[in-house]
Amino acid sequence: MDKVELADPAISEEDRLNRAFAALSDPLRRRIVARLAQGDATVNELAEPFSVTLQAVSKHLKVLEDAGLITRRREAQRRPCHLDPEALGRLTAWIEGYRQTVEERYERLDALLASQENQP
Amino acid sequence: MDKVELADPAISEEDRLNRAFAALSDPLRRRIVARLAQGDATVNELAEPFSVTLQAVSKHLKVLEDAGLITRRREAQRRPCHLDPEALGRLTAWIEGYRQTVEERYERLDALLASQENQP
DNA sequence: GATGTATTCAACCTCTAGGTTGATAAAGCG
DNA sequence: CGCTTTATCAACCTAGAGGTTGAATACATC
Repeated sequence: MDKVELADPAISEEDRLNRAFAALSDPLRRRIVARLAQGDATVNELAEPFSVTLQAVSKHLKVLEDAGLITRRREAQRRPCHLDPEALGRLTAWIEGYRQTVEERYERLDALLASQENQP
Repeated sequence: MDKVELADPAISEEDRLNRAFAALSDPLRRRIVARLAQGDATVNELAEPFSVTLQAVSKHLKVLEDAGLITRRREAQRRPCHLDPEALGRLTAWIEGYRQTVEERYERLDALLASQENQP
């Protein structure tokens, strides 16, 4: 049987959300995400615009990777990073689910108020 | 001149994102958000399902409030919490901006590859 | 095989997040 | 007014985040 390389099943959906939201709570990591949206980049390229050490950026990338937001391939000595849009999609799905629930409650409330105006 | 009660302008958009994503990175706070999507609730009501102290929940609510995700009104001794769907919307807007950038890059790449197949 | 380049590992430091307990504040109620 | 309910404040503890420096690994090149 092959070794499973994809998404560790021992990591729950809850953990994935924990890590992904935590990953995006750091401004440097958000800037990294913004950069990666433009296209893949190596650790050095990602570190260049910032005034922190390469090691710090390397740690940030590990956080993003553990959160499932980025993947990395090997290319000689380089480890180019790739932003996974599906992971971002899962986050918006979580948020939007609740946002829409609230919006729908508002609509139902509006409808109720409107119907009561007709029969005072 | 009236005292400004709404969104402290000293808090940058960056800070707002920091706090909002950090707020959602905690599983208990996400469950609180899920509960509030169903309707407003007091601190006691929110704390009831969980095995932590009331004080802990009170702290969590402060985090959510400082992140702008919830607002609170006064009702006798109670402080009912209200989930702000617009705050959630700002988060999805941030995420979706980058997710769509990536998706569009894919589409352009697909188009390029398709056009190259026609002229080998 | 020695050297250079890209990245990570390891040890360490400091600050904060999330939890606890105990005391305090504010508003209704007998 | 004293008592109860609801919620917060204050002090404390522990684990982890995010940063640093210095050493180690992995591949490419000379």
